[in-house]
Amino acid sequence: MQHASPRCEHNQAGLTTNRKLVLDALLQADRAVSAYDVLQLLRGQEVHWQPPTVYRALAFLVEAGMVHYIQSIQKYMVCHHQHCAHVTQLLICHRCGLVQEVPIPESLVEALEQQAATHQFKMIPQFLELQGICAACAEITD
Amino acid sequence: MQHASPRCEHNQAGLTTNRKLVLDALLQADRAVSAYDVLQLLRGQEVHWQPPTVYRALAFLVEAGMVHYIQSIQKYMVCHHQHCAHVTQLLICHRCGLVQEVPIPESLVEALEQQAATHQFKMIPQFLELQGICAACAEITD
DNA sequence: CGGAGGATGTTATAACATAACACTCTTGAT
DNA sequence: ATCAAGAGTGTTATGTTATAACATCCTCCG
Repeated sequence: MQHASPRCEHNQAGLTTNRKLVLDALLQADRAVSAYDVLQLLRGQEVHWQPPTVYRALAFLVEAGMVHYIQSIQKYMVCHHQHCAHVTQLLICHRCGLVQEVPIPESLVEALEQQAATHQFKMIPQFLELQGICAACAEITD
Repeated sequence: MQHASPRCEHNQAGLTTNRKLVLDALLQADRAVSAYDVLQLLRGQEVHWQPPTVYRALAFLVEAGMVHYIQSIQKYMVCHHQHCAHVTQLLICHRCGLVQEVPIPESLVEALEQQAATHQFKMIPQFLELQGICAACAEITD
């Protein structure tokens, strides 16, 4: 229900066979996919898993910072970046589902935190999930 | 799956009995609640509804700007404010579930939009859902 | 050896949401 | 008056996302 530490540690410790399979599936997909999408991808290959097996592997990968859980669309995606700071930004295309992970200026983060602080609210490090239209979809004018 | 127009129009047109019941339930709850919470609240009173009835009413109220759907926690909440502009902010307490709806400075919105635009991404008007700890929970030091 | 801890397998179920179809009710044009 | 169109609702079934609970296995280390 919550983001893991948004630091991308990318250490290989604890990367078991199951977890590696899930990570590979996410790398192959190269887009945000649901846990059940992962399950289907892997069942198409070799495994005979039940949902908890996928969810456990995903939980580990998210915790380890290798995978992001995108709350607003309930999908999972590999972390492609090293620049992951305190807060980063996910640009989610409302049309095609593409998710771009991009850096966010520290000044903007501070502005958000200050804004929240004026309401006595302390932000947790997180991804800023923004809905919109990506460049490719903006060109389609239908 | 998506925010409705975030303008709070608050017109009463089309506010049927069912929709009014749902709105009243949300007003009574005075916090973010799930669709099934609403269903239970109303079943406790008088109605014998199935889930689609609640979801339809909620869809109408969200579309009309009277209710917000909070994607990141999949809950619904009445709109308490008139200040709803292009983009507003929801401060979601990770501990107690309190959701504060607060205005967001236009300059910050513009900064976000410009930041997104550098990635050829066009933001859709939306609520900024920020996770954190509210004032009351921050005082609890357990 | 043996047990402690981590990982996995397995079953069942919880929680959130919608498709599809039938029925009703109002309203307005003929 | 009637009937067709559209909006709203009732109802059944199902789709989608996620986890509780418990059994088993496996490895490592004392």
